Amino acid sequence: MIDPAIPRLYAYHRALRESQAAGKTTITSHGLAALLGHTITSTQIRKDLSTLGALGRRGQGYAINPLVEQLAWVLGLEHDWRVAIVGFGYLGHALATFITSRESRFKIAAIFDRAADVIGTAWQGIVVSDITEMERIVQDAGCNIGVIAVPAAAAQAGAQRLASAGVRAILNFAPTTLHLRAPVIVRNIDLAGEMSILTHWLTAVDAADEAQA
Amino acid sequence: MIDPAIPRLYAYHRALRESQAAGKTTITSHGLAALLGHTITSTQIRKDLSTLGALGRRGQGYAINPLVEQLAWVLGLEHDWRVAIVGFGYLGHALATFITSRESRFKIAAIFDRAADVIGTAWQGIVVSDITEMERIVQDAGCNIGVIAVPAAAAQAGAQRLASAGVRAILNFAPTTLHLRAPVIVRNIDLAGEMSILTHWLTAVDAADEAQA
DNA sequence: GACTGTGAATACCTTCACAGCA
DNA sequence: TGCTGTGAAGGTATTCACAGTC
Repeated sequence: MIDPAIPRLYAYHRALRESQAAGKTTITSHGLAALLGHTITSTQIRKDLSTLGALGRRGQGYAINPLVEQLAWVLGLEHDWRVAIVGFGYLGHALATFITSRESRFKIAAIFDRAADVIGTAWQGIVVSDITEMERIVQDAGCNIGVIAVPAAAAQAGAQRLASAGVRAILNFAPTTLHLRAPVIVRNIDLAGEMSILTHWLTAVDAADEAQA
Repeated sequence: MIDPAIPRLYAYHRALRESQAAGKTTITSHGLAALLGHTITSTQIRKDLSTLGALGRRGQGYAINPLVEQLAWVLGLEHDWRVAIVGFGYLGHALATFITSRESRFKIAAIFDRAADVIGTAWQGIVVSDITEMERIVQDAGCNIGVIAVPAAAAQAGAQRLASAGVRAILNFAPTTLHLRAPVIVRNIDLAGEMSILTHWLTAVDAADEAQA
C-alpha cells in the first residue's frame, strides 16, 4: 500500500532543508547519508533520488535547491493542507502546536473534543467544537487530513465521522485498529507498540550478553 | 536492525488482551486477522506465532492465555521498565499520561525540562528536574528507557545525556536525526514524516483520479 | 579522481499450497 | 472437516559492482 521509499524521501527532504538553512548548496549521497546518521546507505539514497529523475552531477553531487523542490513535489508538500484535530487533551494540544510550528503547509482548520469545559475555548483563533458537529464543520473548513488524539474507546466513532465528512487521510494515535470501508488511508502511531520494540530489543541484547558470558 | 515481525507481535498481543478481557479463551488465526481489520493475513499470523513454538491446536485454534504470556515474554513486557521523560511540555505530559495509563509495566521514573517555571513542579509525585542534572538522577532512578519530547534543537544534547547515563533505548519525537555512538537503539517518531506519507498518498490518488477522468 | 546512475545479484519478507493433526 | 505448521515459490526491496560522466 505504501511505498517504503516515501519515509526515506521525507527524511532526505528534512535533512536537505537543514543543509539549506546552513548555507550549503550541494551535497553528495555520502554526505547526505552522514547527515542521516548512516541509517540509510549512500547507494540507497542514489537509487531513491534517481527515480525522481537524474538530478545529480556525476563527480560533483546534487544541487540542494532543486532536489528539495522535487522532493516536496513528490511528497505532496506543495499544496496547503487543512488538518482537523479530534481530541484536544494534552496530546491534541501538543500535536496542534507541533504541526503548525514545523511545517507551514499544514494548517489546523478545526478542533474537536467531547468535554464540555474544553468546547468553546479557542486555540490560535480556532474554537473547539463538539464532536457531534464534526461532519458539518469539517466540510465547511475543507479539512483533508484528520488526526485522532482521543482515547481508544472513542477513536472508531471519531474516525467514522471524519470519513463520512470526506476526510481521506487519518493519523491515528489511539491504540486501536480503525475499521473503515471508505478509501481512507490510515497511519497508526502506536506509542506502546514502539515501546515494545525497545523493550524487545533491550531484552534480546541482555539475553545475548548473558549467553556470551 | 529490527525484525519487522515485532510490531506485528505487539499488535497480536494487544488484540488478544482485548479478547481476553471480553471473556474469550481461544481464537483462530482467521479470527485474529479479523480483529486486526485484515491488515495482516492469517497465514502471516500463523507464521509469526509458529516461530514462538507450536502453540496452536490443529483444528481448534490458539488458547489465548498462554499466547498472551508468550508474546509478553518475547516483547520484553514481563519486566518492569523505568522511563525518563525529557521535555515536559504538552507532548511530554501527554506521553507520561499515555504510557502509565496504558501499560502497567512502564513506570515514569524521572522527568526533565529546561524551563524554570516547570522545574520543581511535580507530576504523580515525580518532581521535574533540570536537564543538567540528568546523568545523576537517571542513574539513581535506574531508568532504562528515555523519551525525547523536546524541540529539535535540544534533542541531540538530551539524547547524549541519556546515553551517557546508561540509557540504551530512546524514543525520539524530535524531528531530527540523533547521532549516538553508544549501543543505543533509537526509534524515531516523526509526526511531520507521517503527515508526508498521507499527503503523498492523497496527491497520488488525486493524480490517478485525474488521469482516469 | 570523484561521484552519479543502474542492471544484475542478493537478501529478505510474504504468500502459496498442502501435509499433518485433532 | 477445520485449522495449524511449514517447505517451496514468489515478489519486493536492498546491496553490489561497475559503466558513465563531469
